[in-house]
Amino acid sequence: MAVRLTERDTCLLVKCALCRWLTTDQLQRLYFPEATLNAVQKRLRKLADAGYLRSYREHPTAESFHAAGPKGAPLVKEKGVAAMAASDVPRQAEHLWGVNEVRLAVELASMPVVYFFAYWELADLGWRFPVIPDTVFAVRTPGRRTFLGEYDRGTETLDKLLVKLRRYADGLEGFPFDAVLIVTEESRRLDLLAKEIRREGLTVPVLVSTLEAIRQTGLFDAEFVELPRRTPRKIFENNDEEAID
DNA sequence: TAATCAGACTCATTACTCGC
DNA sequence: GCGAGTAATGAGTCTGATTA
Repeated sequence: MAVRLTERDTCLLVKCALCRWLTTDQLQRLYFPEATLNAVQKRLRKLADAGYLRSYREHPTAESFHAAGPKGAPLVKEKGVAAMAASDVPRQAEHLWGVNEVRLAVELASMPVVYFFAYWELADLGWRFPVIPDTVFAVRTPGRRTFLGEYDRGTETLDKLLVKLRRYADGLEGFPFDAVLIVTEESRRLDLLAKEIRREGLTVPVLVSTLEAIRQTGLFDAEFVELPRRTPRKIFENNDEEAID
């Protein structure tokens, strides 16, 4: 059966191309906030059957991931977006999911987004620094605030994260930023991180929160912990620095 | 048992055709 | 050009199948 593409379908395909893989739940929050999960699944199934989407499930009770399909890519191109080549199955699915969760948290917040890029987009944008953050984004508050984002599943060694933080502390020449935001799946790493940051004397502002906290209250209302002092604060609280414009 | 998806069914909306 | 009728499709609910 032919599918009549709606404006929402096109936006959805563009977003899938940008994000590589998005889950049914993520697409529901973005494009079907009023619809039931069943209705969302049905629409996505239809788009997949018609070749506009590609869907992948790890096992029958797992949530589906969706990427732009063969018929979706040309439509995405028409919109001026370079279609990101998604692999046959989502690689590092949990990490990809987490990075896209941060993207949704930023984009669904009420604050105007200047830009948001995930690590897979940065190379094409001429990112020239030896360290590649999971996300880079800027919002207008009304001054521009720029953040580097790391999604920490706790599966990577602390050393790897610290290497990145050291590089951020050294500064990215010509790319000033306000803080490094670390979003973790669990808060257990806080103690270790705080200890290491204090031991190394890193001066880069580091704010840590959990994915659950962000999903509950939204990114900019969520409680973060500023390391190494472990001071609780929201992103735009207690920030004495002038916004970069 | 719980989570997810597929299929059947129904209703609403939109696009198209045709007669006036 | 306009309105009525019809077909196609979107969107919703409900139920069942599947499997970790």
